[in-house]
Amino acid sequence: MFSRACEYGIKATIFIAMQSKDARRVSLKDIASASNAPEAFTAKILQILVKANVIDSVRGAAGGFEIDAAKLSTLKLSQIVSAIDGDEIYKGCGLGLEACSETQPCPVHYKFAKIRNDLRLMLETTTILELAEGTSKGETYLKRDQML
Amino acid sequence: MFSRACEYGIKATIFIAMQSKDARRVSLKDIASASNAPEAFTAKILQILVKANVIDSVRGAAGGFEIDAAKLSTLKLSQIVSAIDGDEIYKGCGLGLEACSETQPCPVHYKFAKIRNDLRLMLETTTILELAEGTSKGETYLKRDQML
DNA sequence: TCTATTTCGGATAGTTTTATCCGATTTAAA
DNA sequence: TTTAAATCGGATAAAACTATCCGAAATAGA
Ligand code: SF4
Ligand code: SF4
Repeated sequence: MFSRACEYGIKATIFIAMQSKDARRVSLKDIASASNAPEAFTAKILQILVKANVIDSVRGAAGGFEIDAAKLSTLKLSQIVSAIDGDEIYKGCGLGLEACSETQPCPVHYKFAKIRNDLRLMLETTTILELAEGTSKGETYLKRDQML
Repeated sequence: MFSRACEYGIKATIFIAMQSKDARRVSLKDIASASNAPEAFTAKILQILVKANVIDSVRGAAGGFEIDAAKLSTLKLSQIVSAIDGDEIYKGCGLGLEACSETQPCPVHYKFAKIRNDLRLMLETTTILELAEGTSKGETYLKRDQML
């Protein structure tokens, strides 16, 4: 559904959010380890998110990544997906016709439009903060436990 | 959402179905032209669908592709997607964790599960025949008109 | 000032996806 | 039997995606 880069980006952002809400800055190493993703690749994705103003970075010795409080309170899942995969997945369409129109819909339009809209709504209303809180509480997980 | 190969596969199958319900066999050339897809690539995808027993092929001079009546009456969109992209999209998952479990869900699980299930249901209940009929009636289109 | 730590950014490599080419095989019809 | 029209299948190329490596730049702290 999402690209691997986007999956890593979502996990990384949730982890940063978990720490940022307690005012802790985190390093690339910690992020990659917590989300079970390759370090160098994660670095590239973090750069995309920094440039998209989804997360903030601090260079140098005690540097790392964080999300400022104001941003964190409004940050939506859709912003991450948009920055990495673009909005094709939830705005573009089923058969990838050159252009979309209600007056010349493709065969799957009526079946697809509802799913796509539900997906868009979900991405645009789900906040990173609520995902981070669920994970902090131990209700959800960023990586699988070894015993399972 | 779907791979390009899958988009071509869906359009191709709908076109074959449109002709097959009037007992007309169609050639690769006609299929590629009707679905606005590259011919050689479409050929590869048609081979996948033949091997997956989604469509039938006849070699030689008056050969081409068709879908036999019995098959056409039960053919679902999910069979095409499964054959080309696999079922990851509607059975696999949001953050691509190593394994999925209700007892150790990932952060997006509760948000994502509903969408994924709606998508699965849609793909498994939508028939190629109904899509083909809509296109035959001129209600839906496989490619965009030039004037738009 | 020097050093260690860390992000930043360019180069590069491997893999998958998309796409093309062309010869082999099959078959209907001349 | 020959020819023409098709699918079939292997080889290959181009593009996108995933991944790694390493040096440059910045910065806190000794
Ligand atoms: S017609 Fe509808 S389903 Fe088809 S490509 Fe356009 S928006 Fe998507
Ligand atoms: S926990 Fe749910 S959303 Fe997450 S990967 Fe598993 S099935 Fe998908």
